[in-house]
Amino acid sequence: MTGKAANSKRQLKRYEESIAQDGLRLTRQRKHVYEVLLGRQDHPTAMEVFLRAKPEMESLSLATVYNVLETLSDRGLVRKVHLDSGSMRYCANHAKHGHFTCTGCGAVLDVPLLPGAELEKLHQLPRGYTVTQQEVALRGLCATCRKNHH
Amino acid sequence: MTGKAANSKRQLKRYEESIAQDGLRLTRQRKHVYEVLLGRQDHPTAMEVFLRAKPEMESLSLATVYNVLETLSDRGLVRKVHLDSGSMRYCANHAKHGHFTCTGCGAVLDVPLLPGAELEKLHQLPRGYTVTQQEVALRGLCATCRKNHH
DNA sequence: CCGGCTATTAAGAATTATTCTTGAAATAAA
DNA sequence: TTTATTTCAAGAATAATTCTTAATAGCCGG
Repeated sequence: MTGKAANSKRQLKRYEESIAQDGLRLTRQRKHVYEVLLGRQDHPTAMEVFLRAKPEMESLSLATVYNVLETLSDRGLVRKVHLDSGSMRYCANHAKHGHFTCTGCGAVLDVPLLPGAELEKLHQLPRGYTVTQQEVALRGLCATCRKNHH
Repeated sequence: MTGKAANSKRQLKRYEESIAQDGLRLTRQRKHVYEVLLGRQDHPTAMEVFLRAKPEMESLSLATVYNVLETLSDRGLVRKVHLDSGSMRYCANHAKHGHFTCTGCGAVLDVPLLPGAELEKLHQLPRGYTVTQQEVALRGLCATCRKNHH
C-alpha cells in the first residue's frame, strides 16, 4: 500500500469515528466523496467534486456532495474557503497553511505557514477573545503570470 | 468641520480623481453610496448598504449599489471580504487589519495588525511570486459569548 | 441654450450557488 | 422479519449577484 492510500484510509477512519458519535454512518457515498477529495491536493468547488465523483457512482447527486462536504467541514476534516467571489472551495490539506490565488491565471496554491509563526499574535485582539479557526488569503501574481505581464 | 467629515471629503476626492482617469464621473449615486459606507465603520453587505442609502435617495436601486461598490473595490477604496458563507461584505477601513468573526453572536471586528508585522513573510511563497492583497480571517468567541457558553 | 455623444441608472430578467423538501431506499435494531 | 432511523436523489425554492435594456442625465462643442 502506498503512503497516500494509507493516509486516505486513516482519514476515512477518523471520519467514520467522528460521524458515528452522532449516530451517523460512513456510507458508500460519504466514503467515495471523501476519497475523491483526498485523491487530489487542490481546492475544488462542490461542483468540481461532484464531477470527479460522478463517473464512479452514477447515482450520486450534487445535493449529496454538498451534504457530505458539510459533515466533513463540521468535523474539521476539510476547510471551507472562499477564495474568490464565486463558489465555496473545499480543502483537505490539514496542515497549517494559507492560500495564494494568482490574479492572472486563477491558480490556487497552498502556502505553508513557517514553523513557529503564530498568526493571532500578530493581531491586536481584545482581551478575553479566543481564536479557533484562521484563514489567510493572499492574492497576487505567480512567477509565470508576472513574467507574461511585461 | 469634524475630522470625520473632513476625512470623508478627502476619500470622496480620491474616488473622483480615480474614476475620472477612466473617463467616469462622480455621480450623485456614487457619492451618496460611498458616504453611507464611510458613515459607519463596519462591514455591511450590499443589501445593508442599499437599505442605509435608500431613505435619502428613493430612486436608488440595488444594482446601482453593486455597481458603485465594484468601482470602489476596483480602486482599492473598499475591501471585499467574504467572512461567512453568506454575502460579500464591504469594508472601508483601509488601515492594515484582519477580521475577527464571533461564531457565537456573529459580530465582526477589525483587528489591527501589530506594527511591523509582515504577513507574507510568515509564509513559504515560491520564488518569483508577488503579493498584492492579503486578507486574514479569524474566527472564535468574543469575550461575552465565551462567558455565556459556560 | 441646443443637439449630440457617452456614461449612468433603474428595473427586472437571468444566472449561479446553495439549501430545503419530500418520498423512497438502505441499513441497523428489535 | 418487522420496525425505526438514517440517508439519498431529485428537483423546487431561496439567496446573491450579474446582466440586459431602455430611458435619463451630464458634459461638450457650437
